[in-house]
Amino acid sequence: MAARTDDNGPAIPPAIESAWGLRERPPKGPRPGLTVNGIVDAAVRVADADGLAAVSMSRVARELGAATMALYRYIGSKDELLTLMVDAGYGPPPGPPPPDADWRAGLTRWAWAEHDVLRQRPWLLHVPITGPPITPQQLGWLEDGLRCLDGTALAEGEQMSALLLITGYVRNEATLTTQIAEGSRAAGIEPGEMMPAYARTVSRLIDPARFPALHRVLTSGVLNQDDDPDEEFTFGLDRILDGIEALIRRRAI
Amino acid sequence: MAARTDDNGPAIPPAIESAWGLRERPPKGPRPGLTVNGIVDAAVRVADADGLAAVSMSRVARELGAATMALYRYIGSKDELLTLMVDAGYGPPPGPPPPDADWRAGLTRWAWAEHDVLRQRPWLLHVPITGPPITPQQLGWLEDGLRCLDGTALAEGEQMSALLLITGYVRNEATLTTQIAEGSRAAGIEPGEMMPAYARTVSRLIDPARFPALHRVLTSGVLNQDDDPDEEFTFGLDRILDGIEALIRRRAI
DNA sequence: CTCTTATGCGTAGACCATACGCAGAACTAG
DNA sequence: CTAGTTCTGCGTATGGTCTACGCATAAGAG
Repeated sequence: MAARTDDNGPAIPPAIESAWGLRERPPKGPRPGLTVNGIVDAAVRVADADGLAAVSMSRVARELGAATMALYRYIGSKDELLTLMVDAGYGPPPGPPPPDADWRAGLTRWAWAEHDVLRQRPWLLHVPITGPPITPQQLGWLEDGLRCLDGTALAEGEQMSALLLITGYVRNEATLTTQIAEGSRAAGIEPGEMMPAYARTVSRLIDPARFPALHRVLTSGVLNQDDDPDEEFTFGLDRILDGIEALIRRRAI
Repeated sequence: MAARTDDNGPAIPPAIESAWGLRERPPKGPRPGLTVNGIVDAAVRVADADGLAAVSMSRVARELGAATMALYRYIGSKDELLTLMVDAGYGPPPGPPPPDADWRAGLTRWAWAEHDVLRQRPWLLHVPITGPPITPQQLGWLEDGLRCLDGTALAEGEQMSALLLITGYVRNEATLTTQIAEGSRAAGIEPGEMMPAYARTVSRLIDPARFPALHRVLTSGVLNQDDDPDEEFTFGLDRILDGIEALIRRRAI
């Protein structure tokens, strides 16, 4: 009954199968007191409240009024729980693009949707990703992204690469932004003071002769003014979309 | 003697100061038997050999023939050790761009240099990043990247954003590539069989009516043929550089 | 020689994930 | 109704983690 590889493909962890609704309850035995969904929801609640580091098996079990080891009847390992937490944490995909939107508007909406999720649940960024997406919502997000590029001249592989590019950017940007927020909270500094403090620290460490370009940036003061983070996000996103647009134009010829 | 905030700026952990060569040995007391560098090198050796998960304080101490707690005389916490490991793991920056290279050639070289480092030391991707770079080599990499954009029409903030964009892409791409490698090793599958197996699994899970775009990509077979990962990398990098180029052209007017 | 300081590190505490096994619940076959 | 089967809940225990604390000792200063 362990990880078995049947003809159709490699093994899928039981808890993931149950996320797809592929598992029916066996007829015998006592009625389960918990559900995979209930466990995942409790874990998400803990992460929302106290961060990913607070998510331990015992803490989740306490949240449910169950014993720690009871969870292992439903979930193979903590890693599996984390995978399902990501799926639940992302939530339902943003939906297909409106019919009148071109690919660029569609992908902008798609990117902002992920952006909003990551701003709401920064702990999603701390979950170590262990493989390509196989959970329902994750594949739903991918589906909605692919639909945006459906009519374009890009080949299938190029469409995947483009989405990977965008999602990578969104995650990267969110990581940096939340790091500033978390770092300032940890250091007891107001968020607006974080970048200036960082600039001062770096100024003190570097020798202007060995780091001329960095010194130039520091003295320019761009790090001191805190810009609107949404503008910052838009900037990078537009760069990437410009790059994809250039490719689409070339392919369309 | 705890984290102190003097006039110049916020506190820097002692071990980081010693990485900048800012700490001289106090005249009294027994001669230290270890060095920060020695500890960091040992930790890097462990990570190179057995991955980041194998890096525990006790394992590093064993590597040095010292007791676990001896390390804490040199390093404030494991997080600090990880920060220094990243610095050492990246190694010296690629150097300033050749004088005859334009910005695009320079940044391409810069991106490939990081790409090569991450391919060599995949564990760097698993270190949770906790803040902006303050270690010597990290700032050296930033410096070399900024020099590539020195003559362009971009403002300082835009130069930083552009580098962030590129480094984020490089890390993202390396993460995906190494995940395939690590995942296939963990599942006991040959690396070339990983993506086909993934495609088969997803095909089995999704309903073509609910996931038409995804189904279209799966049946197209792009996931089955394993392309040259270097080509894949070049593709995305060129998209980003195209986007930056579009901006530079607009600014230059 | 004494005082001061820093080092090496043993001990112990507070966590963590999880392997294992047993008591009992709920169903099926007879 | 009974016996057998199967699954759940979960207590116990193992081996791992980081690190706070305190003590003996080494080395230089005066």
